[in-house]
Amino acid sequence: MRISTRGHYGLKAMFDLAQHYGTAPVPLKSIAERQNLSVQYLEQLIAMLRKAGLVKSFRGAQGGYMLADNPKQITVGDVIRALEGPVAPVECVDEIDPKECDQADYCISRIVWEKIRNSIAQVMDSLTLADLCREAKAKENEKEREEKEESKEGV
Amino acid sequence: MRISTRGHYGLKAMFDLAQHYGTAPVPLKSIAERQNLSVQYLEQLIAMLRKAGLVKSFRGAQGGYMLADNPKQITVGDVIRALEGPVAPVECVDEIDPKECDQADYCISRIVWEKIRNSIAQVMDSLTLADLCREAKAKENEKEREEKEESKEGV
DNA sequence: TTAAATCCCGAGTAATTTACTATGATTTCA
DNA sequence: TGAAATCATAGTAAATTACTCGGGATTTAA
Repeated sequence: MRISTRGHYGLKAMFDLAQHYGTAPVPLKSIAERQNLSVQYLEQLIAMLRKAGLVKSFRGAQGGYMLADNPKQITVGDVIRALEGPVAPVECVDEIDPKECDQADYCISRIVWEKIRNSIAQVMDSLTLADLCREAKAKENEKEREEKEESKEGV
Repeated sequence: MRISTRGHYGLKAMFDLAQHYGTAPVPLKSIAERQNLSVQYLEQLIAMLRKAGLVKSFRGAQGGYMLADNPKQITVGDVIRALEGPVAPVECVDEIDPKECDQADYCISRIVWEKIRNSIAQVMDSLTLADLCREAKAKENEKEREEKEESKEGV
């Protein structure tokens, strides 16, 4: 029950792009450095995201990538699905193309997989990249406050 | 983002055992036939369930397996975890043994994986085998009613 | 006009995991 | 004793994962 590194690293990259939304194109090299990933592998992942229409690319010097849309409009679900395919804990409850199963009528485990699928989708689809940026900022502020407290107390 | 056949088939087997709870031990062969699975593969899965304390075994002729506890007391989560290990969409948010990650402080994607993990766990842990048996019965009744309607209408 | 920066594309590959099968031993009941 | 079971271990083909490698195409800046 794992997400592969594709989804894992890909989401990091998209979060990075979201934090640079509205600026010049961001080259992969800088994303790779900040997120501690290999450029060559990232190239593959971002190609998938581009084909899914989630990022725009600009070639040549000063080129790079940017989100194709406002971070508020892009959900975690969009990103994960582009990289990992449709949500489907087992193939017979695939979101897009459920595999025909001769036991579908009376298979009870199916109910379980459907519930799991729906709960995963619900989380992914209700979280946008903008939400993540907000969380990141909140975390940062908290950290700063803590540091101030510490220096006050002379720890 | 898949559950392997271990969890998939294993849950079917446990559901089968739940439907026979309170009767004589059920041999693997009969489970395999009803659920359309290979006996030899099932042997491996049920061994894991036995080691996890979820089923009891009886060797020799007239032997077989039975649930170690009332179906009301065994959750889908118990079964899946016994077969697939702890819920962990990525290793850094493993339920039991999260892998140390030097970015843990500021890694935002982590928040996403935690939410997904929790929602999966919530579904799994709130569904018992008894719930599945009840759903199976409801489905069966519904089918019977439909069939009666059909014969009335002479379709 | 050339060099540098960047994206783009396809192939290759080692390691791991999955989903089994195969074999044979042991236990128990009738 | 013999049939019906569980129990244990090993083997394995296929698929997937997580990459790396090499080179080409495009754009910009000097």
